[in-house]
Amino acid sequence: MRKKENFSEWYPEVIEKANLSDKRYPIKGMNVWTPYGWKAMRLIDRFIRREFDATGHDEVYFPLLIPEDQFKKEADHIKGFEEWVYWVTHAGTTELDVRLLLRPTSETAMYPVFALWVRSHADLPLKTYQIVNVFRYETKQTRAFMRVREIHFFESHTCHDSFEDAERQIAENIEIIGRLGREYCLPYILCKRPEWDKFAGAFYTIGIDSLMPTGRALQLGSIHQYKTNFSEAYDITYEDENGEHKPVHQTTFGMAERLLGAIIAVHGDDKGVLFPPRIAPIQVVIIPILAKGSKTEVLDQCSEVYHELEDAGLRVHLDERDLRPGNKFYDWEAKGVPLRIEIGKQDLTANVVTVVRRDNMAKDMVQRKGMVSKIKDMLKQIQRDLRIRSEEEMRESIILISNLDEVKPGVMMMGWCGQEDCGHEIEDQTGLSILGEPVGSEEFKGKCIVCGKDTETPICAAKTY
RNA sequence: GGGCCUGUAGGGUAGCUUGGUCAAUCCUAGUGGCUUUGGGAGCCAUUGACUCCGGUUCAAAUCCGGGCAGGCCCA
Repeated sequence: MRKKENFSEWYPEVIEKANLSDKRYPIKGMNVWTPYGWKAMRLIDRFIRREFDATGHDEVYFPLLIPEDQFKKEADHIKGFEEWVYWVTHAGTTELDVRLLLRPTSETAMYPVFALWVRSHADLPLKTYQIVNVFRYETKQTRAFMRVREIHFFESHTCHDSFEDAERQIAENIEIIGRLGREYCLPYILCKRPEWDKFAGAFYTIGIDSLMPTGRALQLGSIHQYKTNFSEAYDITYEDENGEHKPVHQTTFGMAERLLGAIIAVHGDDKGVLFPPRIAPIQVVIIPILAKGSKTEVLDQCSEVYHELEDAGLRVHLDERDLRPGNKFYDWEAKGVPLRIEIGKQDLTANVVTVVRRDNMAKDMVQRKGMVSKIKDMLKQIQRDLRIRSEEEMRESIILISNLDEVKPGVMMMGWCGQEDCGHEIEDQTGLSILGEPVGSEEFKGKCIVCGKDTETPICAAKTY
């Protein structure tokens, strides 16, 4: 398994070895969530729920099916999605009068209901989110967690009484992704997408892009300012203090299981997957090293250690399978468990446990007394090390260029005059996609890399997945 | 969107050019047993496959046509 040499073989291979997904389901782009993969995803979701709950969002769950007429109210939105939609046309043998579609995203499911929920300024802001499956008929090559047809999707939808309040929501979303990035050890950049690449129906779109080991960008999610584009189509209005009826301003924030795909891609190595401790389904695995004559004592000790760690709130597993220890080592390394504890006769004698870090294979003898807090510290240290290392990798791969010949793998930053023609020229000439203008970037003075006109707008561009 | 390629056990593969020697190779996983002085993958046995439909032929994994599924490259 050589990650650096051949990522496109390495990636599906480590997923299979770690048993995170079963791709044998006979529909392209629809894979089975295995118990281990689903645990990881739920841990990822848990942080999302925590963040959005803490910022005053309410979790909701809207229906999967959307009537055709309801879908077709916002023209740009339909245009953006019509090639991607799965249709339900029959009920049993009867053809439906109004066809139903599987949500490719939930704007058109939610907004007619939002129109009922929002009546006065006192109902605003309305802040909701849901974690559901959405369906998109993907024609390109699919890949577990990265490009699928049934997407495990997070989406927040908010309504506000003004553009400014919606902008505040977007600022809050940017803070949220900042905190999530730390939990997931996932570095990213935020870019305001160019006009031709914004979300169907949006006023503007901010893409959240991470970088894969191949130097290609992977979009982890996106934040959208809708202004009143949808509320006018769906008649979501409120009565202000003066009795006037106005359309609400809306935002959304979307993310998916790509987060998991990115974590696998960024942190995995030639041994397999490597989970950051905060989202590792198993944080510590205990492997008994048995020898004749000491079997019972060793197992007793393992069980004691197991319970101590579990009581301390850690996700811990005791591997009692009848296999050689080495065999188990390989297995749990492939599954990405960040810490391994080995307990054998020697450890009992010395009153220690042997602890090995998955990320750097460093081996430590940890005193049995005070073990729990030491293990916790080690997990924190791994979390920090993974985060810092990946952030450095990301930073180093962002390169400022002033000529299109200088393009390398990674994120290229350059000046752009803002003309669409020049933008397309960049994309056509280099094969890169423009990610957009970095959000909150420092002052920039330079020249458009195509036409040479002075500009204060830098843009990022990269090959993408 | 355009082009090229490929479908062989649960996963990964050899064989296909030149049809017969294929009762189909190897690795891995599975099962059963044995072993163990178990600190980095013990030993033996064993289960298990030619994508589907049609055609050519004495004979098809191998050649031809089509369906379905999948992959790669370019835009």
